[in-house]
Amino acid sequence: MTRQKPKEAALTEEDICQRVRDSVLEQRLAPGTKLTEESLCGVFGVGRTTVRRAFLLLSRDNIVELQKNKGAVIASPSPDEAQQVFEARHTVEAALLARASEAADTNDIQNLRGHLAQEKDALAKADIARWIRLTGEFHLHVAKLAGNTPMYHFLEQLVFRSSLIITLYGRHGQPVQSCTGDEHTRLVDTLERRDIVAAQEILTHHLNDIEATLRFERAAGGDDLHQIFGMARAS
Amino acid sequence: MTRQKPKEAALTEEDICQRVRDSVLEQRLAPGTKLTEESLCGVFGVGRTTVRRAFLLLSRDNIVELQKNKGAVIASPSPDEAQQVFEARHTVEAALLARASEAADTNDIQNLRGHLAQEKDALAKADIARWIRLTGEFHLHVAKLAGNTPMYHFLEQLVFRSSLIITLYGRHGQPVQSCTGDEHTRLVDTLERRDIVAAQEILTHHLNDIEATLRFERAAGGDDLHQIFGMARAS
DNA sequence: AGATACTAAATTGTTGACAATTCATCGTCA
DNA sequence: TGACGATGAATTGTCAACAATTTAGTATCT
Repeated sequence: MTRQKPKEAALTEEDICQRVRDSVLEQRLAPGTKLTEESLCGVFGVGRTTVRRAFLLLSRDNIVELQKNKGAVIASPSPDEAQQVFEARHTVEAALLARASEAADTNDIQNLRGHLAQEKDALAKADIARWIRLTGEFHLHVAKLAGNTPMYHFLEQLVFRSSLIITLYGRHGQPVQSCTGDEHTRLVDTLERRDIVAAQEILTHHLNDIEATLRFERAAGGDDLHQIFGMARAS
Repeated sequence: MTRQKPKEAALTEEDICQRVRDSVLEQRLAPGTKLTEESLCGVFGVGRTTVRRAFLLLSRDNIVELQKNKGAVIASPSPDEAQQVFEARHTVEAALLARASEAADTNDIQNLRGHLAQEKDALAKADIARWIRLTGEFHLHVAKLAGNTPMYHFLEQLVFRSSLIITLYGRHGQPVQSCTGDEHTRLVDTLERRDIVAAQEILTHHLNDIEATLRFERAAGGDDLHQIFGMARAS
């Protein structure tokens, strides 16, 4: 798509973080993926310094895990961490939602409906990667209306981690997020009516739905390839 | 105090962040203070690389502001940001408090009472810097009991920023935080009784008290030394 | 005096070489 | 075959020199 031309302005570490985050949100970067400095230097056409800074920032947001002398790996949240992330989302997102429903004007609602249309379009075209990203971004769009920057950034982190969690523990047969019932549309409706209680109820239900699709049984650390492929162990 | 010996194990960027954060919490580092790389290299006995990484992490937490080619400055939250920080504290800390009151066992309560004793001791000895730090850390101790790491770290950020805000906008005549009425003690009491509602009420009141001592009238950006010192401008 | 332009010092940003560590491959031996 | 160990390649960590930018100081002119 957007090909990298050699003589463009150099990408900053924020740009690289953004790219990585987007890839996580689209579930094109799976937990456990090793990110070497050299490969990212090549891909983005930047020096090692920049990549290194990006790694440091991403590790701060728990998107990559940074081990001394071992490099960067896309984080693999444990079941325990997953539970905590969703608990945090419940509280923070509920508060943001309350604020958003107070603050949202006609224009904001219209933008949200535009976003919903994009979601439907992506789903219709079976562009699953884009749809996954859009459903994640929907929550952030709503949150931004609340006008609380610290909480917004915090939720951002949580949404990215949620994406990792869903990739890890979501059942792949299911709709990747349970958003198919179009809870998003109903949420926008309640926002338009400024019905805070209903909005928070939908949100709680929505998040619980997502959590309900998770299955934590699989071995937490180190995939067992024999089990995954259903192969008996060579004795 | 703790003098730096030349042949000790090198400090990591996290150590430096911690030192800076502590200084902010003790209000020994005022907003607007310029931090040069060289000076911190000298103070901590580390290379420029490490200091640089620390700056990047601190800027991520909004403790320092990092301007291209201009270096690092202790952040000066605007009145608007201050309001958002306290709003975020209200929601996050209330949720953590609810969790903490469910989870706290006898041992936890005892540790908190120990902390209260330290606070009183520092106040009695007029060790204001230590007292300020302890009152800030109290909130974090309580929050840690909730067992939600993401929210805990988020609150940590908010507490540090609160310290900057109080330094900037707090009236210096007043008790630096309004914690003199010993709302902390009452909070521990309610935790022991697992009285979530009362605990949250005290918290809300406590945070409102702190906010109430803030005065945002002063010129937001760039101290006007003429005004501060009450000097007429030389015409 | 005040404003402007220029020079020098100080500070930050970047790059590349080198050191340290880890990882992979291969060989040896029981 | 499997375990152990050593060698070499690959990757990460560190440092110092160099480049770019900002800041401070000085001189000059109106």
